[in-house]
Amino acid sequence: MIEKLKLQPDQLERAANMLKAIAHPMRIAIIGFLEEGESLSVTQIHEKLGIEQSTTSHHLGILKDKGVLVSRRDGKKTYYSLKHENLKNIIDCVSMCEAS
Amino acid sequence: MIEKLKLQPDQLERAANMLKAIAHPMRIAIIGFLEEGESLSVTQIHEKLGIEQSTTSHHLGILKDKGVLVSRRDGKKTYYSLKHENLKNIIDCVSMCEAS
DNA sequence: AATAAAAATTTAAAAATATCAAAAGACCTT
DNA sequence: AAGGTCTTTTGATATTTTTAAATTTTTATT
Repeated sequence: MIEKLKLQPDQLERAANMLKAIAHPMRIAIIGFLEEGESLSVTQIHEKLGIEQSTTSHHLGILKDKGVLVSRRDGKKTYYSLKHENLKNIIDCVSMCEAS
Repeated sequence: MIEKLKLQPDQLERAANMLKAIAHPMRIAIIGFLEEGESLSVTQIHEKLGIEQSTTSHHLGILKDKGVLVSRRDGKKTYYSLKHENLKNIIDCVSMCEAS
């Protein structure tokens, strides 16, 4: 039995910020690319999305800043991956709901 | 074994729109109020949130328009409720993730 | 040190959102 | 049909977000 917890104003704010980070077509696509612990470089994502490198980096920065992704630098490249696997469930859940 | 489906551009767009609708502190709070098929009137929600009635109506309109809520008019009042129960999971999921 | 590759930042302009206050609509009761 | 209550819409303003281009930073290689 899980006790229903009322969210505090600052929790609402943070939850909204994380969702806002995800709520963008390109950023949803990015999350879709990052399967099971897989990580991709900025250039790889930029090419998959077909948008400017700087725009891609900007989107990745937002996702990282809001706790959706983590990054790891390896030489010249920066690899991004999901911080929480279950965030993919959000996409699936929304896809499911919007279909009906 | 579930086949991984790539989201089409228009699906990405709709998913983003639904998430964008949810991604606002007040609107997350609204979803939090609407337990298990429960429905609340605009005035009730407006009083719980402590924001302008017209602003409340505006937020509810966005949530309805994007398929998060449904409404039912009963006399002078309009009652709003969740369209999909599992949308609450999104909030729980995000709350969980942001905590770590 | 100079070059090259990859990523991040800055800048500027356009587009989208949020908010309150006021006006308009819808619905009941008398 | 008049008045009152509840809701939606509209108008105006302020803020935020998105995007591409240009610049800068970081790292490796020559």
